[in-house]
Order: sequence, then structure tokens, then C-alpha cells
Amino acid sequence: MLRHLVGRCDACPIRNRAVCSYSTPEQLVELDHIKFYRDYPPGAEIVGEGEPITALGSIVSGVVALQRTLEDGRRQVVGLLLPSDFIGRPLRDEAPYSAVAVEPVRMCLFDKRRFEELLVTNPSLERKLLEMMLDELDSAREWMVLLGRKTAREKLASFLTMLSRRLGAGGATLRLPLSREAISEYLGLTIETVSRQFTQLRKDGVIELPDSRSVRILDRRALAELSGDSDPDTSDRARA
Amino acid sequence: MLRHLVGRCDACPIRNRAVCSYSTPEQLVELDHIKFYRDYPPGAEIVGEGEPITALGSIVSGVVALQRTLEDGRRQVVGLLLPSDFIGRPLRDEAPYSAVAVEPVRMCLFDKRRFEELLVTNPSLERKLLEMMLDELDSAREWMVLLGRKTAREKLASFLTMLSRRLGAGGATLRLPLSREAISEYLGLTIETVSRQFTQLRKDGVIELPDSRSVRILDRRALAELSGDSDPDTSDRARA
DNA sequence: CGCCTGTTTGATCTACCTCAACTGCTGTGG
DNA sequence: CCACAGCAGTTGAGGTAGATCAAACAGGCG
Repeated sequence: MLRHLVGRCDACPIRNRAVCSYSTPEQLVELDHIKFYRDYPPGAEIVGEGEPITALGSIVSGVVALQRTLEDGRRQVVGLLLPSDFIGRPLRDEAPYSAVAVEPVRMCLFDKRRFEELLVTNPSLERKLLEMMLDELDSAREWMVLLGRKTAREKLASFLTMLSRRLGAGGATLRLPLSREAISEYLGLTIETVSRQFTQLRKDGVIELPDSRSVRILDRRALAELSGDSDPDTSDRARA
Repeated sequence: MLRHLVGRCDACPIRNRAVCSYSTPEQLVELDHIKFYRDYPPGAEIVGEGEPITALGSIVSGVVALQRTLEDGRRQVVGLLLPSDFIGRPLRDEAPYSAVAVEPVRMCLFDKRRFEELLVTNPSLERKLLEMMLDELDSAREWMVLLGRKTAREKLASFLTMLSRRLGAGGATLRLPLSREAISEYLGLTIETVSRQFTQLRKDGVIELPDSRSVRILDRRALAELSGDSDPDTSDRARA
């Protein structure tokens, strides 16, 4: 939870994808003054479910899982957030979901009160936030289809397809940011079923598993078809 | 699909909950000029999945299901929209989900292009839209928990709890806007399982079923506990 | 080398699905 | 006023995908 004040916005790795990407150089100077960095080790809770929200901001590096845990321990991951994604619920006092770092995370944060003031005075910030939230909403609904209607195999195929797209998989080998357990909590399955589906896809020659945290996609087209979304041609719609 | 131009904003039933609710009287006059009403019979498709979006706006009356259909016919309802809710995806050309009227619907619509221009010149419109989308996002994630982790019984109990809250159920008797089939598509179940859970809840004395489209909640507390959300005390968090 | 944690594999169980028949409305026509 | 489609919903019987319980396995690390 170290606090850093270093790092100029114009050298920021997420400069043109994050919530600040529509901001003018002048507005950026303003943000520069009030932002602060914070690092979280894997497993750290960035915000707790039901806790008051004091800060919000962008992921600079690392991966965060947004999740809800029911009282009997059942857990559902409701969002997987990557660098440039926004964390925090503006305009509400309590966090409806907890955010947990699944690998080392650096956040670029703003005090919530101040950020909300900025939303009023800085329309480009509000506009970008709106766009990002609309995209998040589409993604969440995409995942509702997956959770409600897809088979275990389709779920895993969709997950791998989504990951390879979002991690900008030039090469065919993905490094999985999530453990089997976290994957199962994202897909609404058990850890054993996820594991079985991995080996199944491997046996079918669709993927290779160099180690448990890596996946090499051998047959991208097959994977896309297994994901159960509309016809393979049209299936570029899948966001997430 | 009749077109109406009648109806002044200041007499509008959704005046202070819809996207226009933050607009000043002057801004309202502007909206008044470009808005138009449109009616849809039950079953009508308001927007089709993948179709270009030409108009968007608010539900004045009626209920709309937002859904995705997979090529083999499996269907998932990803949102249940009530009066004052906003329909349409600003800032994108194609609708990612279809919107279907489940009972007679009246929409208050704006040409998409014009609406997007207004978003720029009318900050109170954009602000309200942002707030609504943030709420929708929370709801969608709430539903992800339901779809991924809840049992059939918990799903139905959650559904009834959510409905009674959103329909402002003063009285304990709800009129269900959805058929058993639509409910099953919303809950990620089959129609038979939904039906069995209804009779189960009835046999357990939690609800009464005066007819298949009505539910009388006899034991609200029991229903809330069956819904599987956090402790009954804290469970006011459940939105949707 | 042996422990610990994450993953895989196996055997069995069960919640929910599938297939099928039945019930009860509602409307239509004789 | 009754007969009878036609549809939405319910109920039943049986099957199965995925859960659960349990054990083996593999890699990192003291």
C-alpha cells in the first residue's frame, strides 16, 4: 500500500486509454496535482464490499478482480479489470463489490470527493467515464449470457477467447492472470470442472498447456466456435 | 408503432426519474421539440440485436426485456427495463442486445444523432445518463452473482424480491410482467424448473398464486432469506 | 528431502434439464 | 350454452452436466 507521488501523466503507459485520455494538457496538469499512486500486492483488497469509498482511479498495471461473496462463502467474480480500466463507484458512498488485486497492481488514484468535483468542471472526463461505463455494461451483459446459458466448455472457450483479445495476444501464448479457483469463480463453475475442461480442450488439440498458468492457443477458430457465440464470422461482437 | 407528437414534458409521468430529470425548464423545451412518442404492442421488437441504432429514449409505460439469443435458440434476458429506464446504446452504431416489449410499451424517443449532440451541450443530461448507467452496471453485476452462484430457489426468491421492490409494491400482491418462459430466460433456468419453484414456494407458505400472473407475498422476510443475499439485515443492498 | 499449495484425476451424487403427458384458461363457433 | 381448439402453465419420470468428495500429483521453497 505504498504511496508514490512520482510519475508524470504525459509519460503514463495508460495515457490514451484511461479515463483521463480525453483530457487536454491543461486539464492533465490539474489531474497531475491531485493524483497519487498506490501499489497492492497479489491478494490485497483494494476496496472492500460494503466499505465506504474514499478513492477511485485507474489501473496502471496489474489485474484486479471485482467480486461478491455470499455469506456462505460462494463467490462470484463480476468483472476482470486490466490496465486503463477504472475502479470505484463515483456518486455512491459504499462499494457494491470488492476489488482484489490478483497480481501486483499499481493504481493511479484520486480522492473521491475531488474526482467528483472534477467530473463537473471537466466534461471530457465525464464523457470518457460514460463511454467506459457503457462498455463495462455491455461486457457485464455479455457475461450474463455466458453465466446463464453456456455450457462449461463454452464458458472456458469464451474466457480464453476474451482473454486473448484483451491481453492483445499477438503471440498465441497467454499468461493466465487468474488461478483455477479465480477462473471458476468468474465462470460460475467449480475448480474441478474448469480443470477438466482445460484438459479436454488440450486433448482435443485446441490448446496446449506449457504450465498451469500458460495457455497456447493452437486452433483459434475452433476455440471461437466452441465459445457458442453467434456464427464465427459475426462473432467479433463479443466484447468483455 | 404509431407515432405521437402529443404530450408535454412537464406533465410527463416519468418526469423526475428519467434521463431528462436533471434538465432545466429551458433544456426541457429543447427536448420537447425533438422528442417523439412511439407505442409498441406486446412482443414487438423495439430494437433488434446487431441492428443499427437510430433512436433511443425512455420507457414511459410498459416493460421491456433486453436479451441476447444464441444461434441455437438459447436465450438470456440481460435486463428488465421499467418506466423511466433508458433504452439504447449511445455512442455506438449497433445494438448489442435486442429490446422486446413484454407488455404494451410507450417510448419517449430521440433521434440518436440529435441526442448525442445534446449530450455535449446539455451536461445535466449526460450526468443523469452516467448515473443511470452506473446503476444499471451495478444491477447487471448483481444478476451475474445470481446467474453464476445461486440455486433455482434462490433465483426465484431474488427475482420476486427485486420485482416487488422495483414495482413499488405497497400491497403484497404483484402482477408479474413476464411469462414463465421469460422468467426462465431471465434466471438462466428452464420453464419447468421455474414452475416447480413457484409451487414449492407456495407449498412452503411463502407466497400465494391467485393466478399464474399474480403473486401474493405472504412472508417477505422468508423470501428475503431464501434469496441467498448477505444477512437479511444488510440485504437492502440488493438492487437490480 | 519433505512440506505446502495449486492442480489434476477419479468416483459418485444431485440439482436441474429433457421429454412427455396432463390441466385449466380463454376464446370461437355451432 | 356447450364443445373444443389452442396456449400457458403444471406435474411426472428419467437422464445428464456439473457438483461434491476424495485421492494422487507437481512444482516451489524452507
